[in-house]
Amino acid sequence: MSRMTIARLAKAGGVGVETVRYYQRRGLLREPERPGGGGFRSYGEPDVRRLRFIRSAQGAGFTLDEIGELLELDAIDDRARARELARSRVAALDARIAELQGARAALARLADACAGGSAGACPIITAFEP
Amino acid sequence: MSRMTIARLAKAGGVGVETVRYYQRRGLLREPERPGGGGFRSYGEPDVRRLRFIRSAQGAGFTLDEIGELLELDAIDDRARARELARSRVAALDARIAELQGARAALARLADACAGGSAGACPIITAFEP
DNA sequence: CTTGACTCCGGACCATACTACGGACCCCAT
DNA sequence: ATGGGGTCCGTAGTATGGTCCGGAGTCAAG
Repeated sequence: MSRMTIARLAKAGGVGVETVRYYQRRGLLREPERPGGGGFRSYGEPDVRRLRFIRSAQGAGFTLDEIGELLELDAIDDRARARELARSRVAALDARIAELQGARAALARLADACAGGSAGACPIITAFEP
Repeated sequence: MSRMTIARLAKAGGVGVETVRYYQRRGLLREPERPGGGGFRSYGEPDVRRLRFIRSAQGAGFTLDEIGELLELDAIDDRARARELARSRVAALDARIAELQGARAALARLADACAGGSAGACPIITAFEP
């Protein structure tokens, strides 16, 4: 088996032990069995997958509350709501990606402008102006 | 002149009055004159530009502390540091944009999968798995 | 059966970025 | 000159997502 302690789970998910406990308190991770009654938590592969999902979803801009909803939707197979959430986040992501691309362009221009010796402009404050 | 009160500045920058005061406390916006000694703050166009810069830079993922540094760099014309900051943020933005694009793709796939009636998979938890 | 690393827990604390409060004060139009 | 809306201030509270604490308990190796 690949039963593991909290530290191994945390490591597998790229988070700290306290974060796992925190997610448990938030209800994002289930309370795992404790073989030997009352001992240490024991996790398996599904817990790793779930934890990794949480991190990915965070990367996608979901809040922990939203992620909690996603996990519930997954459990009860509410396809309509799942689709709705996914779609609205795709829209939000498109907007955010566009914003970041604009910022990237502005910063690349700025880095370029500030590259020359000390001649010419290196106008940080106006860098983002259209 | 286009002298304005705090509420007008806030509106021009798309923030609340309290936020302007907060930025002032953080040292991101200068303390404006108060005509008539001790009266109300009076702002001008440069303040609007500065405030808008702060919001744009936030959108680019800079923290308020980093934005404070940028504003200082602008004032003292430290081109080397400015370039360095801009470049490292471009790299960070590239990484973030790639992450968001990956998430976007995953969510689009998911929305699609959850679209069919109740047949087939709508696997939220595995949605982000490679 | 001792040691040492790991785990337990609740609650306090942190960082970031606001946002709200409330009583006093100011300014301008009527 | 008076009324009402905007502004003043410091301080406290909110939301999010952790992070740390300290003393006690547990597990596995030697």
